[in-house]
Amino acid sequence: MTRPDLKDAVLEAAEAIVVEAGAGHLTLDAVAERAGISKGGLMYNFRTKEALLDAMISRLIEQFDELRQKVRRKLPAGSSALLVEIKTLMELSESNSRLSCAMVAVNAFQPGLLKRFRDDMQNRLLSEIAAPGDFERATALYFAAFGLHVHELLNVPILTRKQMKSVFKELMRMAGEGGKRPG
Amino acid sequence: MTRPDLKDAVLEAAEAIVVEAGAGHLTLDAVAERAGISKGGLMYNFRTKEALLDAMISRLIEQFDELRQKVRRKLPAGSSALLVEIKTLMELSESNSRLSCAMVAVNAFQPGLLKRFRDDMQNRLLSEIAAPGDFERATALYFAAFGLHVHELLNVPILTRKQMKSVFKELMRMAGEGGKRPG
DNA sequence: GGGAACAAACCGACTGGTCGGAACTGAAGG
DNA sequence: CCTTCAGTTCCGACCAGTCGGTTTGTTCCC
Repeated sequence: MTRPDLKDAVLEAAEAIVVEAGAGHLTLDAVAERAGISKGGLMYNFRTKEALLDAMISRLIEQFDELRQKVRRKLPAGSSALLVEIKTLMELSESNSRLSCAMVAVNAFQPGLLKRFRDDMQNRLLSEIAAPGDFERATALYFAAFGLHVHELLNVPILTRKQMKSVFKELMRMAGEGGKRPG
Repeated sequence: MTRPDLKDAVLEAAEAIVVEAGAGHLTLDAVAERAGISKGGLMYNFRTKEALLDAMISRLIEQFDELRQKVRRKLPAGSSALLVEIKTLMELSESNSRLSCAMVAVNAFQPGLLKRFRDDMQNRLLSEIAAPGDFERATALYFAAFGLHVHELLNVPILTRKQMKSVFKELMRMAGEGGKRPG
């Protein structure tokens, strides 16, 4: 068997390159060097660049799911899916995770591979987060959290960590008011 | 002088490539072919790839500014900067403009070049949009519009055009309530 | 004829990917 | 216990093609 950590180490190396140099510089040679293995070793574990990109999205989806479940357990039972999603994005932003850069890397080289991720996102939004009677408001708040999270991918954030946190908290407050509409 | 339209044609070609194939496939050869000129001609107008990327951001900033001014004139006098910004992002999303893909292209190859764009964005947010007493709420709404707009850059939108429009309108409604806080 | 505007061939570095083999493992067989 | 052998994991040289960029025309206009 492959060293179990090796694939993860490779994926982390790939993420580091994207964050530090930009997705355009994500090359197999660079990944191999950064991960401390040879090109042959890299190609053995990921037969093509597409396979590497695909693994990056899988990692993104999986880790995101794990984090969401952890958040769900921490919040009071019965919390809305919207609240869970906002807090998950907040925690992801606060941890110095480079996870989300997989999105921009894959989008740069094989946009089609993002389909899985998109479908996942769309499905959750439409079937869990945006309640029929409150579609616009919930979707707006969801995208606010999304926008806050991804704007960091444009290297060097516009907001400080402190500001981001307080905006996220305001979002959660607004999400808490859901459903209490006049009428 | 260079044909005045040529530079614009080249920039549009670059945007088209980014949208259709991903930023990773934005190469000088591809741009030249798509723009219908030779590589020599391209290099005459943009001495390096960095110069091309830089021009893409300039174009983004300029056109964005123009649109914002047009929106400002259309809205009732005294409309908040937040409202103007949201509507500008909405119109940009509705026009089938590929403008914003400059952001992801530059981020892929020369992230440092995004500084100008970021500073611009940060400055406007902090000095015009987010009023001191309403920082969190205004910032949240701003990022909601931003998130809605950029999520399309991840190819194939999660929302339909119609859904996007109604969410944008809800955002504008929420922005209109600014300042009317209890107390 | 001389510069502006572009074309086209060309260059070395780098790209994704292949290939033969080295180093190690564990099971089989004597 | 030693040998053999197949399988796994990884190495590094190599290949053909592509990359950003340079050089050398060519055309057109003053």
